[in-house]
Amino acid sequence: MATIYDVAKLAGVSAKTVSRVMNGEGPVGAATREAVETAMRDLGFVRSNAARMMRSQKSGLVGLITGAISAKNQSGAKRGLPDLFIVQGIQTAMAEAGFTLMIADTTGRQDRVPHLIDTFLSHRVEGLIYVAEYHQEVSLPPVPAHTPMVLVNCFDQRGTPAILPDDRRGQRDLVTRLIDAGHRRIAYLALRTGMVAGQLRPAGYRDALSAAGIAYDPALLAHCDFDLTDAGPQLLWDTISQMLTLPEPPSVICCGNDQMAMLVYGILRSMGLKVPEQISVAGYDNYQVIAETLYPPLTTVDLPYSAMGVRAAQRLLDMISGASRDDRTATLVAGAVHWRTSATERRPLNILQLKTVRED
Amino acid sequence: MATIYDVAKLAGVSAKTVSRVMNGEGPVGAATREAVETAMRDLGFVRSNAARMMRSQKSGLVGLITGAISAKNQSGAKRGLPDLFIVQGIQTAMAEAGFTLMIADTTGRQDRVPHLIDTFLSHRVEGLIYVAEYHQEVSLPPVPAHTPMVLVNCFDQRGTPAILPDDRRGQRDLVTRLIDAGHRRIAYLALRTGMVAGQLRPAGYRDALSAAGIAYDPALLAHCDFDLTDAGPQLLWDTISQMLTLPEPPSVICCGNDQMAMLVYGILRSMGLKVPEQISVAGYDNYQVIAETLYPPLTTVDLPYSAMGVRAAQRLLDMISGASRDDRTATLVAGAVHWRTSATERRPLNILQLKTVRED
DNA sequence: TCTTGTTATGACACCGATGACATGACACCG
DNA sequence: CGGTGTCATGTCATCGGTGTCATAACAAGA
Repeated sequence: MATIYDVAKLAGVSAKTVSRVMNGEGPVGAATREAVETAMRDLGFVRSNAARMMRSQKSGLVGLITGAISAKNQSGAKRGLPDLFIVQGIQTAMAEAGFTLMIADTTGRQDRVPHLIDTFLSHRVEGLIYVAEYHQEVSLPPVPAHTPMVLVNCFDQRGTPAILPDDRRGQRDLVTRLIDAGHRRIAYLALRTGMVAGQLRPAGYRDALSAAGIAYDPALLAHCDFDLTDAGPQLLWDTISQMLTLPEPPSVICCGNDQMAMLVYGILRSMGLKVPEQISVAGYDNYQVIAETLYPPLTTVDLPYSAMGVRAAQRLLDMISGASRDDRTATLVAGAVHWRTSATERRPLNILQLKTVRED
Repeated sequence: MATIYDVAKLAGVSAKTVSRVMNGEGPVGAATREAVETAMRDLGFVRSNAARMMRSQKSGLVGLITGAISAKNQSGAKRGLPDLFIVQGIQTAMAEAGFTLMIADTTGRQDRVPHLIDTFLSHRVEGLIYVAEYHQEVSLPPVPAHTPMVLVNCFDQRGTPAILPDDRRGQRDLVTRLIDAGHRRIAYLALRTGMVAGQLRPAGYRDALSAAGIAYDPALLAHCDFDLTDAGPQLLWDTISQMLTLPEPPSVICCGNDQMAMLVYGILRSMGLKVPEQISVAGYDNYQVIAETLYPPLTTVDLPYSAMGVRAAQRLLDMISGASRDDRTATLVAGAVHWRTSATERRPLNILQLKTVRED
């Protein structure tokens, strides 16, 4: 591969002048510039980043570590990859800033993280980003103090800068919207409590209820391990059928996420209930493949992964440029409610009707 | 950041000896090795890949270009990201081989590809991989002849080595399986003909029919632009209802992909038909979030993205090592049929029953 | 005892760019 | 006309490893 010396010789100038042309630095005569550019083109010259980097100490690289790509191999296998929208957001913002992204995947093995970090450091990345596949707490090996790092979709005890989805606010907004639409008996099938979202979203649900002066009824809140391979659907079925036989059954079922909502659609229909005529359903995540393709389309809340990615990139770039070296805070990113036809605008169903339906 | 000279000084040896210890090359005394390793640890030394690379001309990097990550912003927005399993497969195989992956996304703009290739070349990647978001023909700018390149999920006119899903065979296997299960009237709602999969899969469908001696009935094959934002569902509804009113209606509907199948579930149920008791449904892709979460779980065919990724990586590695420089062939990767409960084992429905249902 | 071979280590140039500094040619100013 | 500033370009050292070759110490074989 051609070097600047080859170019210099062909153009009849010194290597330094070639360097100047490449970087548009210092004054260069028009004729000289022309000659150099022609020579570069003729030789198919591509600058060696390695050499440039050695001298300038700037790699233009950012390292991204994630378990997101390989996560499907983990337990709870049935995942899609919407979390990769985070990666997309980061990639887009970094490309704009002129950085190149190196991506490594843990292949599901957390113990590989130190090795991945070392690999990145050996490439002299200017910053690191760690992306988790779902909102969670993590514990990462320490990185050199002068290497900026941002966590996305996760947080740690050391207070490493983090970008997180505002699950509590999102669920509150959705439930508030449902209340505005006339719903009063709102059921919530939450994710299991072990998950951060399984804690924050129910909290947002209760926030909304209490803001509207609606009493919280524990009978309408359940945590469901819906993604167990076999037991999941049955568990959901039982929970739902229990709620529907309450003296005052819900007019809408909020689900822990869109995937659960998809299952709930099938279950409700098997029970002979029409969505949304007889009962409304709402999800969480705005996982488009599901939310927009379900029939009827699903009312849900954005899990703003792409925006989180962009934020993460911006924050890391700030840290790299030295603008905010030691800000130890977490950034919450809220997502908007997407109102679709799976939820009715007014309370659709009185109790007697429901009972009739269930007595079939 | 510490250099080998710092390590050498601290350990009381020469830089070259440090280099030897790092690379496990040449004979080094046990005591010396010990001293060097201690010094490296004490200094938190991380080798600079840039420097190593300059001398050795080996970057250990592979560049991956894809439109897959950003594809959701394109027309037909409602996509998931299962194509990223290709990236996962590549990443896994490359990591095993000791290569680091640099990933760049076209951000939906094909005209950025040359620039991305240049960036990669400036990092002296040892090979390039281009991943398309769905099976298609592409036309890429030329790369230097000595840089190996592999296409995944796409092919070009120049005969660049490609890894492709065997759509024809997959569909044939699925339909054959349906025939074995007793189905004779098999409808096929194909993707639009503009897509490669919209051509190959129907061909596989017809292969299976003719192999079984079943006459091909054009009334049972339709191409559907199901992912049009609004018109899509209506189009599907009309097509399905037309097929169901045929003198001999289908006992199973094969869909162009799983996402279409999800829509079809909703439509059939709105028509008052039970899946699979009254009509069977099959998909394509084995898009797990959909196929396993739908109720009942969807019979479908694997789109073997992960395996294709692994294959692509292996093939590129072969080319890099010089094992197969000028093999210009495409590799087809077939996926297995996943039989789930959305399809019955025996023909479930006689024509009269169906007519009754439709007369409601 | 003198080769010859093996092991352990060092000296030094070099990979390809760029930073610091130098130089030569003009132009402009007083 | 000498001094000063600007433009255009070149020289050379340097970044941090590694390839090549040299060297020293010592053991084994002739």
